[in-house]
Amino acid sequence: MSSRGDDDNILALDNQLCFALYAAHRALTRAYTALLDPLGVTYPQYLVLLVLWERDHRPVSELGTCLGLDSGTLTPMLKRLEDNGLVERKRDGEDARVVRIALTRAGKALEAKARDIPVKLAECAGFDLSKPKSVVALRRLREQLRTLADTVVIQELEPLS
Amino acid sequence: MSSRGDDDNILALDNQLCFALYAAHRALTRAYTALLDPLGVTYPQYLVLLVLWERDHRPVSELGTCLGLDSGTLTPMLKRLEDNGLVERKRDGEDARVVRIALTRAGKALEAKARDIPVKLAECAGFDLSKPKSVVALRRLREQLRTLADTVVIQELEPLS
DNA sequence: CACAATTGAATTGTGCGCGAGGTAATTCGG
DNA sequence: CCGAATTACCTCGCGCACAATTCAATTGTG
Repeated sequence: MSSRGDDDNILALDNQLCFALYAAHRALTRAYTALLDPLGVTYPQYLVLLVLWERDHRPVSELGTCLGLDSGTLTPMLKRLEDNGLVERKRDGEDARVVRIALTRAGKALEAKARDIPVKLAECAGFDLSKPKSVVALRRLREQLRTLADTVVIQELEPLS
Repeated sequence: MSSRGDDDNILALDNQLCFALYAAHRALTRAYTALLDPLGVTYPQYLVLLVLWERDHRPVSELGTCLGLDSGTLTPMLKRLEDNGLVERKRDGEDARVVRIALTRAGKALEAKARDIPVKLAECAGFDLSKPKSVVALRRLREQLRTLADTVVIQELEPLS
């Protein structure tokens, strides 16, 4: 628009992409918090539970690779989940270094209560899942974000250029 | 693909969108950290500086509305920026409740060093800014994220339905 | 003017993310 | 079989985010 030059435009453009991602992430986290509060779990804890609901009794390391989190984040988080009675932490018999995370009865029961959260969230985010067009848009956005994350990570691993 | 039903698909789909956003945000933050580390600032601090570089001498409240952060986040962050000699915090003469944030000489000088960060980041994220198609894709993604964030916020403000 | 309501920051407490360092268990090379 | 390297996890410290509370300054009202 203005004649202030491309420098400012590009700067602003990039800033807005990164800030948009940052803001969108926080907005969605807040939305999840509202839905998850009644269940007594946080959004990151919910992500852990999603993994466990699919495949129970996983080592900490596997949760880490699934979620992209290290033990410095997971260990205290899993302890909080244990304190709240949702998971159990047990040393593996085969390899005593490994700590396996298992859902308790309460942890398993929570899955039913969480079942409608994704749909509510999608609605809250403005996607009408009954419209194929909306589903496609959602999928497209997800793919772009995945590509973005992967690309950035790959670039980081090659600091040569 | 499988016949496990739409419940699982929808659940997984939504999970993947939100998780994709979560993962992309962390990936981009890591990328910024790598670029900002030499300048001695964090990504949220960089966002504050971006605002100040555009409009110096702003009240804390204005930084808050620009970035969507409250004083609980900003106050300690601004103190760290002050400790690092990049900004000054001064009570407003007109209204003693207001604390205005001003760039120091060092804070202003940092703008030059930060000037090429957005372009580097865009490259790192896989966007070739010399290609109009890539610029359009970047703008589109940004708009989608902005819409997403805005929509979620609006939904939160109307918990009636 | 007095006083209630509002506003702008600061403070407190919780929970991530993540880098760095430490420890115990396991594996590997000789 | 023994010592070195590796692995899996834990611990610690820092810096956000954010809700909730507090406090001082200002504004509005009778």
